[in-house]
Amino acid sequence: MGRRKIEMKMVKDRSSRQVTFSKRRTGLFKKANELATLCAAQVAIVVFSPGGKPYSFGHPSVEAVAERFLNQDGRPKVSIPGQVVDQSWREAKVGKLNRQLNTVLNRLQAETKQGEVLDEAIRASRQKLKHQKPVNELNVDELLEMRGSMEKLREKIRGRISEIEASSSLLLLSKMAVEQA
Amino acid sequence: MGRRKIEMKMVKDRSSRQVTFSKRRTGLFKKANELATLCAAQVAIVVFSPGGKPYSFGHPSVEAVAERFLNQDGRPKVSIPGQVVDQSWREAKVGKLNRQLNTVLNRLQAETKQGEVLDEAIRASRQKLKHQKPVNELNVDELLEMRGSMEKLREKIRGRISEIEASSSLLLLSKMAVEQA
DNA sequence: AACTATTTATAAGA
DNA sequence: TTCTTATAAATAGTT
Repeated sequence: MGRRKIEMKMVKDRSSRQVTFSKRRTGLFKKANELATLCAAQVAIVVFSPGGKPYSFGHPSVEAVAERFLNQDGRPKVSIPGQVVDQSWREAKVGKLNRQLNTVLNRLQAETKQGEVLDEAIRASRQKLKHQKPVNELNVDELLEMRGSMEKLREKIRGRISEIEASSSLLLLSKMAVEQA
Repeated sequence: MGRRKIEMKMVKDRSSRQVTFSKRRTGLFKKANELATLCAAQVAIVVFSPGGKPYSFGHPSVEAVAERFLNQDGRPKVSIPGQVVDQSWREAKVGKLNRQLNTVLNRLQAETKQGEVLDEAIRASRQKLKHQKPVNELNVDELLEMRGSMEKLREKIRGRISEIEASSSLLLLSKMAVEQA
């Protein structure tokens, strides 16, 4: 949609490809936002650039869309002998759910290891601080700097955790969505 | 982009909104496909229609992109004292983790109750069967029908259980998060 | 579902 | 990267 029509094949030139990606990612997210706004729809998108950088869009947020799935608001109910229970709104595929569960469990295990690495990093960091001057001998600037370092580390850890949660939600969400289709 | 410009607000008429959703979802997925093709990018989209139906697009697949997002292959690394850890590429928001945790806890509680309801349904179902003819007096059609009912019920329960376990996994992730933070 | 008058997205160029 | 602009593509209203 521009000066001329282009072939729908991968853009060969790396630089042009990056430019095209930037422009079209912007356009895609704009369209997604319009869809959400006009139709009161919930939308979650994750994109990896050719360079491997992740970008995401969520309305109201990737997490919120995932939570909606978990809450299963829209599921119809049906009665079975003596009770009313949720009607499964998708066909169950044999073994698929187990594979899903395994994926999540594997993921959990992997992430746990990463958590341990982070813990190690924190401990190492604290050890290092211990061997420095006692706190009461530090001047104000040094204290502020130390506090800043600690806060940065905590921020990193928090960010990492948010990612884990958001992406786990996304994974579950997308798998369930696919099965419904 | 049509006969006239429209306001970027929710379309009031339910029917029109559904039509707009269909057209624009198609357009969004097409754009996503073009982005993936032209730029060798990976894309995953999940959308809930105003009616609550989920739709998804993935290149190469939603699962693949979600997995990559989880693994964060492309994330830059940065070293801190004695270790190398992942660098967070986005800002963490204070309090978010606790809100997330609460959500998951509430969800888990709800799911547990639903599980109990299912148990009740199963028990009721079994009771009912007991009071019917002995199995050896049922004809082939009746046996097949009964088997079908049982299998459907088991499928429902399996799906339910996987959801509960998945929720539990999220719960664990959330707990890890808060404890580390 | 199809049809178009328009609006919007964007390829190329600066 | 950001802007401009000619043109391709998407789509709102209509049938």
